[in-house]
Amino acid sequence: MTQSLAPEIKDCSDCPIRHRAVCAKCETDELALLEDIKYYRSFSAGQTVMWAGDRMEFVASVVSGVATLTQTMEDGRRQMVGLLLPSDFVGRPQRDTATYTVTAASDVVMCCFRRKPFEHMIANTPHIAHRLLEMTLDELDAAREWMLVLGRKTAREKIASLLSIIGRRIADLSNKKAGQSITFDLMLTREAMADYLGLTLETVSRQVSALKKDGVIVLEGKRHITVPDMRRLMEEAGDDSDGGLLF
Amino acid sequence: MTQSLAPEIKDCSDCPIRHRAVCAKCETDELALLEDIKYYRSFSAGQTVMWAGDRMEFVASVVSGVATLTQTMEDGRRQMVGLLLPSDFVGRPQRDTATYTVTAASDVVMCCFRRKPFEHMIANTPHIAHRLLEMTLDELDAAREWMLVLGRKTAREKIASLLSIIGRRIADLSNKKAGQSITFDLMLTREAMADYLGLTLETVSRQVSALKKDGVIVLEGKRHITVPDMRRLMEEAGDDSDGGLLF
DNA sequence: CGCGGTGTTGATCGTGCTCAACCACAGTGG
DNA sequence: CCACTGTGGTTGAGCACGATCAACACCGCG
Repeated sequence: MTQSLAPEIKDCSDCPIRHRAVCAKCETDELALLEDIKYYRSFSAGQTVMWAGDRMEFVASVVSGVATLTQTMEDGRRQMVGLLLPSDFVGRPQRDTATYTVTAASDVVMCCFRRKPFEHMIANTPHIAHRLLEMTLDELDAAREWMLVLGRKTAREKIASLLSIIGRRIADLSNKKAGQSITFDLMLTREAMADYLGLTLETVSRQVSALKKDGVIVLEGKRHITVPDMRRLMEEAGDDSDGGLLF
Repeated sequence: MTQSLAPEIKDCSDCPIRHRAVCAKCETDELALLEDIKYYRSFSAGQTVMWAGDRMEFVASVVSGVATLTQTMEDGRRQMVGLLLPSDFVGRPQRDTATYTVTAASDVVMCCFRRKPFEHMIANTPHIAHRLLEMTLDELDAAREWMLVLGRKTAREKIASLLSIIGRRIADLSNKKAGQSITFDLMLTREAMADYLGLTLETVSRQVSALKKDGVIVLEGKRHITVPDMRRLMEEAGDDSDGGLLF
């Protein structure tokens, strides 16, 4: 498990995820305590951050980049069970071996906390415990949303769902919650998308092409995607919840 | 939303789920506070406890029976996203409309807490907040486990997975963690099983029959199931994690 | 240049869906 | 008492969606 120190050590006060991560609700004195047990680590694209079954020495926040949680069966079938974007939390307090394999999908920087001291802080710092509960409940909702995608949607709807979810998260990370058109770089390979969606990579490729042909998305290169009309994409995803707050 | 009072009001001290529910870690004085905001409600099989989008007046613990969380698309496709057994928690604090529809799969008794006071207690009672975090993390793990089932397993493996999960939970609710054979009543219709597994009810019926024909399970009637060899069932489920602690 | 990683496209196959008939069983009312 | 009805479950025949197997395109890199 090769690793390297982050190129530039950052201070909490100018941390890009300061207001969305586990530490979001912390006061300055609580942040000071966190600073003592934290350290940054970078991982390059493709690198495994942690293997399922490994002893878990730290928990962490994703500072930049994208990481994935995956589960693998003996015969090699793989299912992604989590997509970790900046501010997301990695690892489970109170457990000392990792349940899932964590992989860097792009170059990733993580803000790691030594596990034992962090667990101690959870017990003594309600601001952290509450924020973690909030984030875990959000992840549970996301996982349940994903169960509908995996269990009941067609291949085309699955692709549209993935693009719509990523598009939405990217959009409100960059506070671009304006209505219409959104552009972003998909930071997943076709294979990773397939693992996320319970499809084969061939099917992913075909359906992405189909959505492009039908004008639902515009591709430049393989990964750079523009969604001209988010509403249209969400219809394709089967999420006709027009009542949705964003878009 | 018809309702009836539970036939016999119980006291926390002789509550069957006392040691596993949200209140598991509470001291006697904290329990006393909970008693003030709690009330029991019963629901009969098939009854809807709460509709997605409804205002959520309470959160609750399942005391007895089985309830389900489901999500439905406009065209009627349905996916179960949670199976709630005794001691499981229902509802999300800090949110005032329900995200999922909750249905009683069998006759159910719930211990309900008025939402506002309960939220207040979470903020002031670390024992409750921590237990809730723990339970939410467990549910998240279960949801992720289920994502593998939905995304990558065959119909036969899906059925075997469901039976093995229910079998395991029933077994350790009743402290029957003995090795070999397990018997239980499946409290789900074929349709509910299909909704859980992302299958059609016809496929469920066929695969259950197949598992019976192959001697993996023994059926008496439609719902009463005996698993002669749990290990065998788990192999069929593709969960060859022989290292499993139970069985 | 060849090579590996990533992605596209085509042909064929098979699992699980669809549509449909039928069965078992429990109420219910004439 | 038995016909009638509704609910839950089983079984069969045919089909379609996505998997599988395979060939090839593209691109950066040694």
